[in-house]
Amino acid sequence: MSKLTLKPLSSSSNTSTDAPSSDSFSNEAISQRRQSALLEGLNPTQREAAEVIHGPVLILAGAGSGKTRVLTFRIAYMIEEGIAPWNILALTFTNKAAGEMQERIGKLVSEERARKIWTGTFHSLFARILRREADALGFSTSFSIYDADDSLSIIRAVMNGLGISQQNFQPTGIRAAISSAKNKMLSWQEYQRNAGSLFEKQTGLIYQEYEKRLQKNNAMDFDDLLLNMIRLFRTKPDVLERYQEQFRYIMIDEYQDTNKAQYEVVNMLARKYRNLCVVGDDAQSIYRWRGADIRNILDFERDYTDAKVVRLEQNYRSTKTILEAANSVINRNERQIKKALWTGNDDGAKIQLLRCRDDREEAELIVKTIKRSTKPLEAHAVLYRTNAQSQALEDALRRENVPYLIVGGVSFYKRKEVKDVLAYLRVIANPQDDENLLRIVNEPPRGLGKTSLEHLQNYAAQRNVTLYEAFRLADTVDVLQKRAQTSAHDFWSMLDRAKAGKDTLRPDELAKSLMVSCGLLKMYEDDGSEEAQDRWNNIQRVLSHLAEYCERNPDASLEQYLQETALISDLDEVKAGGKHVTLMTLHSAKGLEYPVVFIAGLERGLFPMSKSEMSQDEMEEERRLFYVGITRAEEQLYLSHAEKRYRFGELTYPTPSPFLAEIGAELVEHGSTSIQSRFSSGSSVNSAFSQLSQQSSRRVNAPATNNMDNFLRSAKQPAPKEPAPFEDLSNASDDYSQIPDDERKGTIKEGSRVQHEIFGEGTVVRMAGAGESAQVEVQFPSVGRKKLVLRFAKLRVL
DNA sequence: TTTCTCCACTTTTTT
DNA sequence: AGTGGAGAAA
Repeated sequence: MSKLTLKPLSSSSNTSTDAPSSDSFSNEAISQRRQSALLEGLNPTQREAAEVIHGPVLILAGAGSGKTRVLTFRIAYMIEEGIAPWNILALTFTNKAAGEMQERIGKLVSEERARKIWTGTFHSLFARILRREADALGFSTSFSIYDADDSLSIIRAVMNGLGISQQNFQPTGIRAAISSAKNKMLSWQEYQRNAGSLFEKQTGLIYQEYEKRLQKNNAMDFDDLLLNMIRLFRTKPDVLERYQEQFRYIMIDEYQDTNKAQYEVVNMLARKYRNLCVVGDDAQSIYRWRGADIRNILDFERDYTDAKVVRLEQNYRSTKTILEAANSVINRNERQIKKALWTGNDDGAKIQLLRCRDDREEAELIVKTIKRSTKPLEAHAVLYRTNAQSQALEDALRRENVPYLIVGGVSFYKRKEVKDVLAYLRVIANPQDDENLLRIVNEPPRGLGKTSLEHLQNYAAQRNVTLYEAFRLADTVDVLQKRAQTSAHDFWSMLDRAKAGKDTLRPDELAKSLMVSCGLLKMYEDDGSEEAQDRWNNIQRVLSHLAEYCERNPDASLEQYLQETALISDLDEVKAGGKHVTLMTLHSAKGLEYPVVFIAGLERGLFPMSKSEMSQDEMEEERRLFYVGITRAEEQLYLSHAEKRYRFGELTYPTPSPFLAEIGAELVEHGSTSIQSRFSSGSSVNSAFSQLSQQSSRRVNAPATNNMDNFLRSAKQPAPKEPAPFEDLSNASDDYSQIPDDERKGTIKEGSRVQHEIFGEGTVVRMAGAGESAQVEVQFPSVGRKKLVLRFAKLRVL
């Protein structure tokens, strides 16, 4: 929420210079007066951006400059002006942003009218349109949408078919190459023509086969949702014209993160009426890696020479301190549109630097700080570079009983059992979908192994029928064993019975009965393990989610539900007003703001994330990401880094992020870390900070020359290349102080006899990992072999 | 043919 | 550290 407040309406008559002087009560005058009232709360520049609703407009909106506010007021203003809501198209970056915008507009005009505006992401909106126009493209309306995982498994299958080794060419790399080609609107033919290296040649072949596969499955991947729109508009001018008429006013948020294909569609749609308004900030472009083309925003003025350009440079969100830090960071980037972002807000508190011994302490410190905070829980957000970092934070929050919400991350929809349920439903909706059919054949196991499936696939290929059809005719496939024939046919008739109910049953009823008849629920029931229980629960969650959906949308079809779930990233979308801390990646934080923000893991290699070599461009993108993170904060910003961190299950000793040195030392002070309290000398925090931020390559064994060196040195852990297993067990964390000395001192190795509190005596069979995550496998006579985390197991060496 | 075990890969970020 | 795939054993 912007902190900008609306002035009271009553003041409108004497303060607004644009107020109509007429006393007439004609419709026009009334509506004009209401408009000025509507736009009253905007500053002159914002107002300009909102008022110019005809012709091309480029809004360069700095972070926190009230961009969303301008957009919502602009649309509300349009509606007040008499523009039909259904002629307005507003494309946002996430579904959530779209929903919020619609809600806010609803409060300004009426909910009823706001609902008629076309809002959504490029992908969700285009999926809707393509569903309607599928025929024209040779798809059926029930086409499936494949996510990145689905794509990957097809690519694997295709590579197997072509005999391309997955060792030499990583499927994920191929997928990225294909996706990037699609984002540049290169067909497989064009790609093959341009292919130079062996990798590109192979990718070209896979691309071709991949496309064939999707077509055959009546499926589109995420990129196709854009590409097929372009194809549709290019081949059917009448369809294009229909949508040009439909979307006479187009607005695009986060324009800096659009790619070439999106740019193309937008230009096609806007060509006729030219009422195109794009909003963006080149400094916040953080999706170049997935094809976003910064040129789209840089070239807008060239493409639309008559474009009105508005710069929003006043920041209403953050304190002077935070904004200054953000500016000093982003100014290190060479490639950017120079902007002068300023704020009238107070200086505010200094930025706190939290220096921690390890990731666990980092998490604890953050949680403690949140608990001490006078602000409500929901005022806090913790941001990090990689999803993996949420684990430690989550643990700490749970230990301290602090409610939290993780945005994104390991999405509910990515869970195996959830994907299985959706796969069943997709096959019912789209029987051509071989991919999803194969996914569910042996879930639960139906005695149809690799060989049987190969026979069926061959049969389908020879007769040029779908795999689904091959299952139906399984009895006539002589190469199949009798048992496999029956099994395959039974499987088919089970699915077909469900399919027959598609038009009579409500989608949720259909799903429920299908889950019973397919045996998936029973499989997890019979298993009885805790994990199976979880999975069973998750299936129930999907079913009740679907039931809820049907309640809300009584006329919705199964296809509609599947389409929406394919494009939603998380079932537990951020619910506004929840009483919880929010955790998310820096990428998902884009567009959000919080009074208190933590950015965790400011370490070289993690943030900025670096692979072997990093180009200037990549570095600048990381820096923009840091800029985005800083500017999420309204009042207080905490930056933290740890000196030990587990990555890939291994202990690493990272140095502080070079980004820290890019913030003026006078803006920062040390938060109370355990390190500081232990070594609190009279040292100046600022010099400590600047020393630290030089990410000194100083060796640990360098001679201490002064107090400062002492300070830095004693806080550092020795950084052996390969920490000996279990070696630092005794000093890894204060928690060990709870364990009596005699219990942890003894050296555990393979073959050791150990005593466990519950399991009794046993023999160590195997050991793995180091430090806190060290594990032992112990053979107990009573309960058999157990894998234990050494840290928790409280083993006594005998 | 299935199931188990081990191995390799993953983690950058997302519609 | 966890997951998914490939290969070997039952």
